[in-house]
Amino acid sequence: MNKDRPKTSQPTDPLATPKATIGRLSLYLRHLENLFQAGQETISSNKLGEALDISDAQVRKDLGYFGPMGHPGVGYRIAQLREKLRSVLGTNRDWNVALIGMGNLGRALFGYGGFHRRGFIISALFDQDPQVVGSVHGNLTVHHISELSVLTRELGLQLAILAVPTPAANDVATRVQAAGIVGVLNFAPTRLTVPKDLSIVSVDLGSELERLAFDVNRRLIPSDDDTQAPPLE
Amino acid sequence: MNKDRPKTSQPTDPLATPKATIGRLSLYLRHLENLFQAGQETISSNKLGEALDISDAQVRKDLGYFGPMGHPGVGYRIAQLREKLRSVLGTNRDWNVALIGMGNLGRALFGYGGFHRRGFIISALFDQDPQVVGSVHGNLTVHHISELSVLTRELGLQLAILAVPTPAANDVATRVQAAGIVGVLNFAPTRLTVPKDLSIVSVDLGSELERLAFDVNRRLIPSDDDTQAPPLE
DNA sequence: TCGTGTGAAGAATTTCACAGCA
DNA sequence: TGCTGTGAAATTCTTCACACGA
Repeated sequence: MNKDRPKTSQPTDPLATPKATIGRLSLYLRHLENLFQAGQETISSNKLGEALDISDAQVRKDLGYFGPMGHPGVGYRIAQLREKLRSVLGTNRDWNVALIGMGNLGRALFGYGGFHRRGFIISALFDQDPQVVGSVHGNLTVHHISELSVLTRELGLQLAILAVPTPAANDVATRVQAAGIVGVLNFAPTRLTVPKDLSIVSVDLGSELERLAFDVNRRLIPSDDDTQAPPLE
Repeated sequence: MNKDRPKTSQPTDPLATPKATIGRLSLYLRHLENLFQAGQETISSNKLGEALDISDAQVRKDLGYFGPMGHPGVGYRIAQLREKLRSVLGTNRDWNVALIGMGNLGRALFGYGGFHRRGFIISALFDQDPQVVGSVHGNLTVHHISELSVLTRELGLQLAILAVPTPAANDVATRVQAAGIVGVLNFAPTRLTVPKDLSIVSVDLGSELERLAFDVNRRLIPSDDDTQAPPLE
């Protein structure tokens, strides 16, 4: 699909934004928020890239996907660019988020301030376990998962954070989708195979540590073969 | 650097493994562990890819970087491939991990079983706050950060999980590096700029939610311009 | 026949380099 | 002069397609 699109040089087509770029938009925004707080007015692609370890050309390409944002000879106006990125990423408004699974990870995520700060409001808590249902965290009470549909409608829940045990993840994802939630942040180390339209982003903390271990191994052990890693105990 | 390497077709050069491949190795291993538990003996690149939503050619390319692992007409021997990937990723042995920062996130990560299961043993806890130092979690007592060097040596700590407030992250990373720890999993939403050799993997939970919001936005709002997102409320 | 390993083609992403605006 | 926007080149990653081993 997407044959030869004529080079009608639309300011740009957000639908064509490379996946790799999307991952960097958050980084740009994160840094811009800092600069904005600090009262700085403009920044060049060069400086912005320097702070994030990204080339200046890359920064310009990335930002260019959303129309001409920069001002030649000046750089990017921070307030304006921040607004644009917030709108692109959807953080210019609040999202109502369901947190599902109140085990260790779930409770921690509830306490983690980073979500709220970026416009993701945890508005309802759910768990499968009758022992846990009814317990109170902050100003919220844990509901049983069977109430998901009703509360999704009532509270206008749009996203869900899945912090449930791996074997339950797929089932819960299906319920979530059926309830009308449109996106899921999944912490279970398994691939979710869900009926239809549901945006999924998965975070596997174990995998991240493995990536780190791989990196360390490669850096510290310049062995060039398939031998075991040295003891190192 | 790395000019034109002659095509001496070494079985493969682990140093040349594409970054993208590395991210998939954990996925392969994760699925192989399941199959291994289930007692399955072999699997084809086709089946393995199907389970993970990766093309069969991609699977073969990825696995090929570590020498010929497959058996034509048979597939990959699960036990053998699992062993190889564990060795490549460094999970064929245990790692001693320091958990630094015992706030909400830190406490949760401590309770999260996924690390231990994959060979990452949390062996020491640290915090900056004197109020927190001395408190006990499981069979571990929280130490003050100033004891990092000593304990790193004593306990053979190799990796650290950073769950500290953003403003402290860089300072802590520097201490970690000075103590002799070689890799860090960073949860603070900031880029760590550390003196020298230290492997860093960062996870920004807020960014992941932003990625999700972007995805939902794009899927649900086929608007083609820079207009505000609709209310949707 | 089934299924790997792998050059070669193709697609995606990044870097280069420079015209042009403020 | 400073700095963006952007084609074109370079690089990296993925898919294709097929020879060959079990």
